[in-house]
Amino acid sequence: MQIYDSVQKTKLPFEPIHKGKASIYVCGPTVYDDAHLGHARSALAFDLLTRTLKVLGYTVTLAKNFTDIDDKIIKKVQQSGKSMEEITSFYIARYLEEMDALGVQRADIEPKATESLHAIEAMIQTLLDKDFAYRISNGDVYFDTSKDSAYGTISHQVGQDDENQSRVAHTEEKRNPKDFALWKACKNEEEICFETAFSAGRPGWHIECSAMIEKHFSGTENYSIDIHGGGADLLFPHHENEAAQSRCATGHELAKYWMHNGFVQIDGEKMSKSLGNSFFLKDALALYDGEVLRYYLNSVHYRNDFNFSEQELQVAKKRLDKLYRLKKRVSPGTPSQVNSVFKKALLDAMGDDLNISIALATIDEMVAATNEALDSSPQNKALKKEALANIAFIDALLGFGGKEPFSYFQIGVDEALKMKIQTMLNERSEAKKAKDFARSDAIRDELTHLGISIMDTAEGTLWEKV
RNA sequence: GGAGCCAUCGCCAAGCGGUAAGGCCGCAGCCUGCAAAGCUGCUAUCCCCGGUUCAAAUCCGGGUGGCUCCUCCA
Repeated sequence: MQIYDSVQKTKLPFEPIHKGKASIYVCGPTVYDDAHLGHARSALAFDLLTRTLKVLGYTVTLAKNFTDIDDKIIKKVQQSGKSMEEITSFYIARYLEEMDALGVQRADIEPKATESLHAIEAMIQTLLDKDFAYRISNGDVYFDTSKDSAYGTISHQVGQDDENQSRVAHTEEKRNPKDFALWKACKNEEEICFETAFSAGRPGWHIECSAMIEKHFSGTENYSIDIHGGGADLLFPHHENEAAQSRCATGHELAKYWMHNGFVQIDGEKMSKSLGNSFFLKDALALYDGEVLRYYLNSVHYRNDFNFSEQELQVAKKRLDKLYRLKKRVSPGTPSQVNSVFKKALLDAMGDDLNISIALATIDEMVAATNEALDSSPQNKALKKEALANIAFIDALLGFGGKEPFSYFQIGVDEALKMKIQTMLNERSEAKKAKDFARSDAIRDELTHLGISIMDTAEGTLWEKV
């Protein structure tokens, strides 16, 4: 397995700190609002990573956090009159539901900031004791970036702050412009406040990830975990700061490999709430099947930016349809062995920093080759069984193609319509038998208007929802 | 102002020094009562200008264009 490490900016062979195991921590969402397609893409990218590692034989432990203490959540509490818990539990449940619809496997550990306060407090205390952090007059605790000689080595954004150009707001008592809050003391009007030895308040943004990782992973003398992942926007300052805290608190590096996914863009611009161009996952799922969205959002390499377009989504659906048509053609049956050449090609592709384009091309070629072979020997049972095994393998590795193929093409068609379609098909078949082609074609046109496309085969007429 | 990423067929997209994968669209065929589906065949020298090399889309230098980070952000 080769992984592109964003710190070293090169592909590296994956050599886990514990043989045969992979520990992964991915930055999850701040739960104050619905997830958008960008959250989906990140979740999907790391889902591909964990699935690939699992198929390659690694025992994977994946942690993905929920940030449930945050300024934006507090703001929402104040505006809505609801409790923080009500708000965060609502969005966490919604997030998980939507990710399920996309076929994202659940993380093994889903830590929350509110459940990690002891670990957070302990780490801040350690940093204070070791003199890597300082407390200012209002009770805030800051990390002193000047004490960490390795600060900047993660994001390579060491650059000495040009006072005039930096967009970072300078707090009077901060010793260095890049110092960041580990702990924010509560100013009286705030509702949430946790007692600690240094002050009553709440954690800064970066500390929770570091603390959770220490809490849940054993690590080694060199690293806490194997892979740390997240969106490209988190590289600086979030991951730089996480790395600094952990390094100074534990005496070793946080992660051996750092992976960052590219953005989902709309019209060539990053999708973000501040730009107001967000496409919420719930809206997308109302329009498109989760599996199609999954295929689409994963169809471009995770490190590239992804420009969302409905036309391309339709192209993705067509490609997925072809796989399911093959599955329909070889069903029902019991899968035999995955074709070894096919299996190797897929694993080689995904093992190369998740080269999904090669993987999808490999699948397209397998589908075409199988269809061709089936054209010349339609009754070849062994071929069909192998195809079923191949498709099951695709499902395990990439997370699509797992549905029953006839139902895949009937998503969104209710029972009444199914009955009607069957009646029309029966009538058409009678008309065809009687060589009344005008009538049979008229029925086909009617079905087309209903959004149903039909195909005559040796086994009878099949239909699909377009 | 600082730090990066990217630029390949009409569209999406691989390629990581050895002579351009795959998908969509289009065209021509096979199949079909006609279609649909499926299959076959056809369609690019890689933003521009220099350089390195026997050999470059791939490396180096300079342009041009787009995006991102330095503020919450997947």
